Amino acid sequence: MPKKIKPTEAELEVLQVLWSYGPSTVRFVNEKLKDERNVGYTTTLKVMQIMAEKNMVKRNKESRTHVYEAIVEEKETKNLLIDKFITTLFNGSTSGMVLQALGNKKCSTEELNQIRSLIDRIESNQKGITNE
Amino acid sequence: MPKKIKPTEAELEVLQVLWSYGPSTVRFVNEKLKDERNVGYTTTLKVMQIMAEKNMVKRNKESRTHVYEAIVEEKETKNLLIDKFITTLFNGSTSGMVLQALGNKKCSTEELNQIRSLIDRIESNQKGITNE
DNA sequence: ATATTTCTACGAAAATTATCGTATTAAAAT
DNA sequence: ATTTTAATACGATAATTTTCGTAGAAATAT
Repeated sequence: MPKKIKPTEAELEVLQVLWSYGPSTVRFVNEKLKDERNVGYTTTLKVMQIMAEKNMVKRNKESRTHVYEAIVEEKETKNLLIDKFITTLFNGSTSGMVLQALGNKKCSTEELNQIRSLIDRIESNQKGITNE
Repeated sequence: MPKKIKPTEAELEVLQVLWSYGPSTVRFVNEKLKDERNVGYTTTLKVMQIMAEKNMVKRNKESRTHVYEAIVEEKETKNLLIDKFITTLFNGSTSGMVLQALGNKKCSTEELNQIRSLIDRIESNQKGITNE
């Protein structure tokens, strides 16, 4: 079994910044978080220190100003979270969730086409007609 | 603004049961939860009482054994949760989330077809060619 | 009738998260 | 060299969520 990833809300916010901007200082992350809500510097520091203990991030201590980098993989983590979401709310039915998501929010035609072609590809593969 | 819905994990589990099976007793809900994990009866009772205080459920006290019913709407609630999920994790991109969900978990061909036809319908409507 | 089971009410402990104040140290500015 | 600024460490508090024990009331079984 891999590691169990279960970031808290605050941790997820930090991860989002690290994933989007790459390795960052506490100061930088805190600034980004403050765009969204009010949060003190030491609060963010503490969260990130805890994340380091949990091995969700690694930190480079070479300079006095530590630089943090996400260890947990963006894609993997999001997949786990999607999984959990689908399990909890849609009895494990991916299509159920997708149908509701698409019915709910609007996508551009281009986005819809992307999805459609992904479906095409998946179905082709299922028929054994790979197109790589 | 409507009401803000922010169920906790435990509350979501209860809602899932109420949505799936309709109005239920604490005993029944607790049994269902126990299929998944270990949880005491009074724990479930307490959660549901709190949900009643929060007006997430209403309870019928006519018989000694109270019957609880979800007030918050399944579809609406799930939409809100999906929204939040997409906002937090996918920068608001529904298609981004859908692509990852589909790429990740497997769906039956039938499910994929359902999704495809929903996409077709959406696109038709966007072009003004409704097909009702 | 009495005992047993099965409820709810209630409160409080336990566990988890989030937040921040203070001390200390290092760097930078004056 | 001194002051000011900026960083980490650490611990403590606050806030939220989860869990459950116990008491008492109502229903059921003996």
